[in-house]
Amino acid sequence: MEPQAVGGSRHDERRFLVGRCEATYNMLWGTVNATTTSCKHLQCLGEPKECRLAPREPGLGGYLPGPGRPQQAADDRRRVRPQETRTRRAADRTMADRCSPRTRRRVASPDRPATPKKNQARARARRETAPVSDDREKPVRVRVAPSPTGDPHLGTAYQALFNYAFARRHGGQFVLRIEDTDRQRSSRESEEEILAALRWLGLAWDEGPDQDGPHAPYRQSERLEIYREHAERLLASGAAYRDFSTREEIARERESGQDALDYVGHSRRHRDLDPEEAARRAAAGEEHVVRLRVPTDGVCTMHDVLRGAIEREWSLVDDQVLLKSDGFPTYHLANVVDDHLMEITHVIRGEEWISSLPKHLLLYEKLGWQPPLFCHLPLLRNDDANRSKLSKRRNPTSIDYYRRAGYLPEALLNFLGLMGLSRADGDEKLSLEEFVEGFDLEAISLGGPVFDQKKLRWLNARYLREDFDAAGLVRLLRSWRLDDTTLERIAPLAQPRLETLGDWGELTAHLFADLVEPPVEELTLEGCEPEQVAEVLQMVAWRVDTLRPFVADRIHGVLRELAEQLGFKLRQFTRPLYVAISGKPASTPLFDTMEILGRDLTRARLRAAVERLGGLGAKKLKKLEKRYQALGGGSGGEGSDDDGDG
RNA sequence: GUCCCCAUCGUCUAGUCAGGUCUAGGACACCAGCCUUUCAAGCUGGCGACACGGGUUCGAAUCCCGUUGGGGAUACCA
Repeated sequence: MEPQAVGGSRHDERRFLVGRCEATYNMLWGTVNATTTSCKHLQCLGEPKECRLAPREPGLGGYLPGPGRPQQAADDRRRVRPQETRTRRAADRTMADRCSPRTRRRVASPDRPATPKKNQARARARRETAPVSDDREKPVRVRVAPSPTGDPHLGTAYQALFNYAFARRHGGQFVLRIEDTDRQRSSRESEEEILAALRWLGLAWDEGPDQDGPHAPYRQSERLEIYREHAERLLASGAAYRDFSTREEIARERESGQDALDYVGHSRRHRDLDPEEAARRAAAGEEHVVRLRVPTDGVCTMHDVLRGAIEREWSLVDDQVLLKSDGFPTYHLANVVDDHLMEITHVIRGEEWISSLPKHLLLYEKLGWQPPLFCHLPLLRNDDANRSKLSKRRNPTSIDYYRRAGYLPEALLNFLGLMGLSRADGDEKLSLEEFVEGFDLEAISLGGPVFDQKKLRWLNARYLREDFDAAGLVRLLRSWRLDDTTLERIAPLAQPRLETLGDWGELTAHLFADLVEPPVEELTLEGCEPEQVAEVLQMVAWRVDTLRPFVADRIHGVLRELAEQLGFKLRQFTRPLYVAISGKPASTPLFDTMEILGRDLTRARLRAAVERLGGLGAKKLKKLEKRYQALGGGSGGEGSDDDGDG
């Protein structure tokens, strides 16, 4: 278009006359903005409002749709779009056509930073806060801190991945710390499984329980003395106090539901006890906990890298227990002390921790330390109606499940990386290196992403197809589960049932499959309605879930016990299990099959069978869990559902 | 209940900070067609969203307020 002196080209006038001033502005805006501030927009036949965009004085260049901008750019784009097929590989694309129009603009105009920022929240963050940007010369140190209380959880992998990527991106260090301060629930087996799972994923840590470093030990149960000392310090300064209330007293208070308790969850009865008397009572061996003395008024302002300033009234924060009566610290004390001592610079953890941030901040303050930067990641969600946080009730959440079901670590990691951070206009298949390279902590989306199995399968399929030739695939299968050891375990189970070698395939298929499809009409238990069968299967799932080691004779023992408790003969009892596990009424021996499948696959199939039978609603499940726990068969149920990590 | 966080296709997301190029882009799923000895893969196309209501503005997915919805926390669990 040819630049023309103002008053407007005919083109412009025509638009004005039909009352489409906005459209005209749109067309003009790109060139106008640099030179104009505000003016009376006389030609407008619509409302004669103040118009900031049109040129003030006639004769200015504002009406000129300058050389090639921006209308033309838009036209170009429109023309181009149809040919820009969505499946062109990233490599075929230029930087410019790989990104969004907006980003393209950024790329084109070097005066703007090319990093897109997210969300109004982040806008607020910029405006309202000047978060702590502490000594930036310090090398980045981050950590993932799983608690070894169950299966290696996808959430742990997710946190680990983002911490890992951040550390690598900034040439920093990534620490693995085991938060085993829950004496009842923690186990060494679980810890080992978690390490193995993270190793399988390829997320190597620089320091950890198995990888000595300057801040060892990396297992909190081995640092008890450190926490005790810090608790003493807090006690001495009055930042903490001893509370001699019994659990029963607290429970009773809560039950009575006094208003004052609503906020803080317990009375602060011992808050003002004379410290010396308290110390005496403690010395005399009276059982007590140590609590943090939280201010009763004022506001705590916290900063989150993604959310900016967050405010919370101190009166709403409880006097957190720091040291339990068994002398173990709670998460809150341990994580603050360790993060400081281990020189963690950025705490990247799950959103579930936001509400305890005030306490953590207070601890840093009272200990006289500078807090790290906090970044709370959204929680992975279930694919159900209300998108609750990812739980194994609805989804397989164990990393081991995905491994045994035949997913590749690259695919799982890749997929996890897509949760919250995306390359929306590029190829979504990307390696860990590529992920790290493009990693931008501040660009994470805040909406809790649903863990979509279907998309994971698609990604996994691409890895399988694209990254292996025939020989490679064979090697992969061998290293997965078609190894001699596994086959030799299966052989004795199959042999008696084999009439020809040709039977092998069908006979053993269920030992390698992810899920099987048991016919509902075969999922029966003598004298039981389908719902009762579902209940039985659910209880077996719970029982199996905590069983370590997961071997045939242990499984046998545990199931026989459960059968007795429920008043069934083992023979009857196992019938729906066969069907649920193998998909058929007759198959390889149950307990051995379960052992070969492993805990995760076994559980997944039991759960799938429960769903096939119509499922159990939340209420029924709750009731059932009570009944189950009354059987006293060890912990289990959904209580051990989540595996938080800090 | 209370507090905190969040809000674009069914799902993952781009765009939001610095409002105009958004007729809202991509991917998964779904549907159809092509290719093909079947199926898958691949290719092409289709369906499909700015939660709602106010405000600011010439102009709002974008800024502000409110509502609604969802999540998290409310433990001597993490």
